[in-house]
Amino acid sequence: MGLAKTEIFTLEQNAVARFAKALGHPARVAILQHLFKTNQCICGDLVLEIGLAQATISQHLKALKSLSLIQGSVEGTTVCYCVDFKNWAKMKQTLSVFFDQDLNTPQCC
Amino acid sequence: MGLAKTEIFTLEQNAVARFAKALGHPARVAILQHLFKTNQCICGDLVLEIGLAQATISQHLKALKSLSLIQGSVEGTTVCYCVDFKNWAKMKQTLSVFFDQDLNTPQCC
DNA sequence: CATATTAATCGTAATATTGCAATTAACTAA
DNA sequence: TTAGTTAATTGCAATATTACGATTAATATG
Repeated sequence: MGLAKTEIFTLEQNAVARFAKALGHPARVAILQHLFKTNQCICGDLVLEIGLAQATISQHLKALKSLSLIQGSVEGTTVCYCVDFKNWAKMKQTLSVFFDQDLNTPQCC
Repeated sequence: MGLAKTEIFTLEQNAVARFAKALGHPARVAILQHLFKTNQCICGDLVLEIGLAQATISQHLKALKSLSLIQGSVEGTTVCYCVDFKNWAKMKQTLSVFFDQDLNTPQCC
């Protein structure tokens, strides 16, 4: 099917999965890392930096934007991208809560 | 293509993406959460708990096992699954390092 | 205006993912 | 041995993802 049955999972499970999926491609990880380093940059910089076609980078940017992990503001013919720290923090929080559920689980097997 | 060009990314970027991808489906998140709650369980429990077909659960278990996030030990006709805390910790560490790269980035745009 | 630049979108191809029914393999119990 | 149980695997269909060339839309510059 290729389609996840989201309706049988909790909101938390879906949220964790949605955020994790956004980080599930090295190009999107690289985009975020570059934004951390440079604070902001235009799309063309990412194309040069990462080495994928412009259309491909644009597609990855769209994926990150759709989760509001980044935001882009048009400035003339360029678009300036930067991390949306409000939602970035929300993502870290969501994943942290999930990660910390392991706390009282003893080793086994 | 459907195939990520892993060779143009750093080891860290690929590692982050690989781990994140494993958490990128709510069924796998649910499996891990159930293992945290119960410490260990057999495959059939997960099928009942989650409500996907046995073949589908088995497939998700395989994905988690391939990253060593869980391990399964055969016990008679059943297979007992539990979290592999060594690699689970490694995953948390890898993602933490990535997350903390935001530290000195000022807000912009 | 015409031209150049930038980035989004479209179209397409290749591959991956998700899901399930059916089958198989391994073991248990009668 | 035979029948039953459990979980992995196989085969298949539907959808998603990744990647890129080509085009388009928007803006800037001559």
